Amino acid sequence: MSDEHDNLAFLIADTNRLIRQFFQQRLRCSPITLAQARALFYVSRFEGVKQVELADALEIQPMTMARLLDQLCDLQLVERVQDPNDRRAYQIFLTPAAKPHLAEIERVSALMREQMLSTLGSEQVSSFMRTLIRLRTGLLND
Amino acid sequence: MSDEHDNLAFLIADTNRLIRQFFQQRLRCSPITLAQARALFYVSRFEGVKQVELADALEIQPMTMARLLDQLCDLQLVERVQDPNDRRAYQIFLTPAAKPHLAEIERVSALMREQMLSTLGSEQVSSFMRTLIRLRTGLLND
DNA sequence: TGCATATAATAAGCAGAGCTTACAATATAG
DNA sequence: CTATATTGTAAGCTCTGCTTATTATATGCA
Repeated sequence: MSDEHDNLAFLIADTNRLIRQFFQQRLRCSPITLAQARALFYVSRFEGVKQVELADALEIQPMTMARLLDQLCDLQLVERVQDPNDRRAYQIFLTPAAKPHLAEIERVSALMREQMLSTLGSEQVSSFMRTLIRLRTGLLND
Repeated sequence: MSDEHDNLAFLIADTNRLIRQFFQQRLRCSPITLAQARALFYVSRFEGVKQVELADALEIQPMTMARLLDQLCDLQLVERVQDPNDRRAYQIFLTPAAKPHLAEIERVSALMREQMLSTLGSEQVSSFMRTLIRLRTGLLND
């Protein structure tokens, strides 16, 4: 069992799966997935930007972002507005309906953080996050 | 961009995606996925156990494990042998062909570890892993 | 012994997250 | 004005994992 723990990749993959499960269980009221939540979260922080820019920020392909936005549009949490300066592009905005969902996401995030980090000191947590970011950066320059 | 870093869940999901990409790129010679590698890795450590036990060890559903073993059987890296004590069950064994693949997995793991952790001290790494395991445990008791 | 219940594996089918390739419409540089 | 680049999308694939039956076998119990 704890043999796995030699292997960082497996451990992260595993944790990721548990996070997704956790997230989906708590959020069954609002039918949003982790990836959608992440996209929505970014939209709320960069409202009005183009899809390409969003995709870039999330480091996913434009097509993947287009699909996520399709879903968020279907749920009427997000609007595509023609960019007045570029008729190819859309600007992405939140709808009023998005607010409670964002709050819900925040709530579940906090819950999860609580459940994961409750036994850790805040110093430990921030050190952990910093290390994780460095790992991630190491993988990015591929 | 760095706004995401407030959110541990998103950060881990993201890192996971990068790990999977890394893994698949380096391993294109042998057509094995991360999940298959993980299963194979476990089989090598618990050779002869039943599928249910493997599923349990990896904390995935028996059906998910059955599929993974189907794939590994197709690749002839693993064999299902009738359990002499229980005619419902199979015991899982490596084939001789598995060895080089396991070595390859080891190689790529080491490569990834190197690339992710090169800038970190070993003390930092083990502290990181310990914290990660605690997070994961926190999520497990759901 | 015989039956009810539990367990091992699997069939079938779905969902989530992401990718690639190809293409239309529009911008922009030369 | 033409060539090139960019925005968004259609179509379809992969990978990882799940749920809900079903079949075959074990096993506890009466």
